[in-house]
Amino acid sequence: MASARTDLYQIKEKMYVATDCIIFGFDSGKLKLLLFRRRVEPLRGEWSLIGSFVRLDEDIDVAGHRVLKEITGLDKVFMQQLKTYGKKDRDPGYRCISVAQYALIRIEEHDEQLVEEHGAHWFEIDDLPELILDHRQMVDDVLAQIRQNARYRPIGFELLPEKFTIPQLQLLYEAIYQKKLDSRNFRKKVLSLNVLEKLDEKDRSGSKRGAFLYKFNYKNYQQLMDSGYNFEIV
Amino acid sequence: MASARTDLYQIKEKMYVATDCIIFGFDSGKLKLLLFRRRVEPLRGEWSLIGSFVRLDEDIDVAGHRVLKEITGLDKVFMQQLKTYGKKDRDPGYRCISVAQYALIRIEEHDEQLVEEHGAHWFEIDDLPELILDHRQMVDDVLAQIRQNARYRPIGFELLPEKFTIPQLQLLYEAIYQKKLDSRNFRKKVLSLNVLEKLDEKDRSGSKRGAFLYKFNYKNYQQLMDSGYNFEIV
DNA sequence: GCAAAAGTGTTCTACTTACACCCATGA
DNA sequence: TCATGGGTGTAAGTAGAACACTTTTGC
Repeated sequence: MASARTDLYQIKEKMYVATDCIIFGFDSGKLKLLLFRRRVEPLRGEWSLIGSFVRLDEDIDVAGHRVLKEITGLDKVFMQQLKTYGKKDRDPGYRCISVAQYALIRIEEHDEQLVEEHGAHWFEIDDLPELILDHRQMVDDVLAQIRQNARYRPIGFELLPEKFTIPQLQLLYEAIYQKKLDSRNFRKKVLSLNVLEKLDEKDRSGSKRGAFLYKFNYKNYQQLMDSGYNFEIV
Repeated sequence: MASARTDLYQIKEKMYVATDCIIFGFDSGKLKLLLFRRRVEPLRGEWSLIGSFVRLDEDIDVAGHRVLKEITGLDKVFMQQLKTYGKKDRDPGYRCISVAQYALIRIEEHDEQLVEEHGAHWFEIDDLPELILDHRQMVDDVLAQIRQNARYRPIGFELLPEKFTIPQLQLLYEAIYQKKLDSRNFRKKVLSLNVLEKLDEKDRSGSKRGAFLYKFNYKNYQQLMDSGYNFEIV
């Protein structure tokens, strides 16, 4: 008995491990994803998430950051593991599992030229092209997870510039949840959390009157979380 | 430029992919984990989660179910992916990533003899031995995730017998959240969700008077979820 | 008759929701 | 002066939290 089991456990077979990055940006009131045309066979030329094989001497999350840096020029972005896709026949040809990770970037900070060089484009989330393999599934899964998480974690702030206005923040949440929010209630709610710092500057790009800029206060947020508070925005 | 990137992307190196199963049970009012003494070198004899290499012709989730079946004799258990652990040096000797999955089983249904044969034991979650590698991290992560998820998904029911009483359900939630709940409020809340079906039988194992048994109604639960309701128990 | 767990309702509070008008500014 | 988006307060409704006693039954 035990030896049968031990045998089974000892079947060691190696496989390829890839990571696919689901890169989010927020621009002109729209939530967007960065996709590119695959450069290698098979399926060359098809739209795809941006991925890479994970190297033997590389942590998986490091691989994700490497990909991100190569494509966007950005370091130190917010990135989180979504899920690992490991159906045996998900990739035609050879066995390859993929650890999907998602990144939230400040779209105005990325290197547009680099993105172009790689044949990558931003797509609005409700207008995506067909994607290869199980990438569409990954996108559906990440949207579900973000909608779930954004309620309780302030991940939205990662997508905005360092300084942002309340109307911008509201637009972002509206884009994530795909519904209109009441501006009075929204403002009341986010301000009551005490994680926003009002600045003396205004942003006048959205209106003549201008809206006050705010910064996210990570320290207060950490305190709020440590206190066990059930942060909920939407 | 582009060719440099293409080169980098094409570095294909294979690695071992394992899965570790975090197996939960609920017994005598305590939340428990199934651990076993590792049978292979290195670290033979140390306490460990139960895992296996994923085979080339096997889906990752199938590998998890295989492990579970081998150890507990159970099929068709609730199992969900937690996270993939992929630090390059997490496993001494060779590069091996691990996809952690957690399972919730009805402890009274498992095959005790099989468990014993494999040198496995149930431990209360607040009294775990030292674990190998990053398994302690996995356990901490899974507890955080379960506490998060159990608020909105009825995963608790997977740990109870098919027929259970409200006091049993409450004990389970108290074990998950490690705090006392008010029985009047708890009962009111779970019954108001309309996902429990009251049976005509009583369970008298817990008291002389006996408590009515209930069944979980998956259909109503599905409806509740589809309606977008924000299920929250604790 | 008593010990031990099951079962039940009400009040208070806090949060969410709904809702409409004035303000500041540039053109 | 007017068009545009920014900013504000209040009242009603709803859900959560706090709280203590009665019921059933085996021993």
